[in-house]
Amino acid sequence: MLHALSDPMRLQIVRFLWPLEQDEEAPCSAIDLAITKSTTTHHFRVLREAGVIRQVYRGTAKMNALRRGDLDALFPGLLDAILTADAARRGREDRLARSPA
Amino acid sequence: MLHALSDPMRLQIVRFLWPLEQDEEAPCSAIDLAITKSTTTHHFRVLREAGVIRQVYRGTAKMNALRRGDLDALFPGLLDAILTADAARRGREDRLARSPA
DNA sequence: ACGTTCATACGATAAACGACGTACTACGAT
DNA sequence: ATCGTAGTACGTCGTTTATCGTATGAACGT
Repeated sequence: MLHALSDPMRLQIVRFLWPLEQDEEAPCSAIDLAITKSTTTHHFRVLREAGVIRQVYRGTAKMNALRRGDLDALFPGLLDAILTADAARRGREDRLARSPA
Repeated sequence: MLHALSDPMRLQIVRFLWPLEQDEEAPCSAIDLAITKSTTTHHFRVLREAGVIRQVYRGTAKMNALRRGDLDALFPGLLDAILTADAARRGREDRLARSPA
């Protein structure tokens, strides 16, 4: 589980899925990752097998959603802490990259 | 950082260091890990390079301590959430292993 | 029926990782 | 001076991992 979230790409996926409302879903293709489709499939599979997301076929597309409830039951506060920390970290890096005077 | 904590051995080290008071320290050898000394060194190095622990030589022994302050500043609540979740997970597994009637 | 789109499956490959053993250094005790 | 102890450095080995390309399958639109 921690391993599943310790990859930048996967964390980006989770970050993308995070603001969705309960039972709201997004197809895999909604996220623009700098990797090929097959690698994307791989990461989604890792997340699914770690219990982080659930995937359902809706006609032609495969919809994804975070398993917020289950995650908060098993790992209370974890996902929240990780995403908060990641947002802060990226904030720092952005500030660094812009090299303020 | 997440990667550093996503290994069972390293998590065990952090779990061991966790209950220590501020500025209390423990030598590497205080933890009984089911791995050789060289592998132990490797894991301690990963933790140190990830900023999770700090290591100081005290005479002949190398003392270790969690960098609680820095970690809570950079990743508020993360370590807490991880250790809580891990404790719960291990609790579940123990209960499963004992196979209650 | 045909092509398009979305996602998976199946290699292949290069890098990273965990684990080991051995050799080495630094310190303290005898 | 010698030995033991604690930890590191380095090389190796097998496994896992992230990435890719290509081929495949399922559903929709024309």
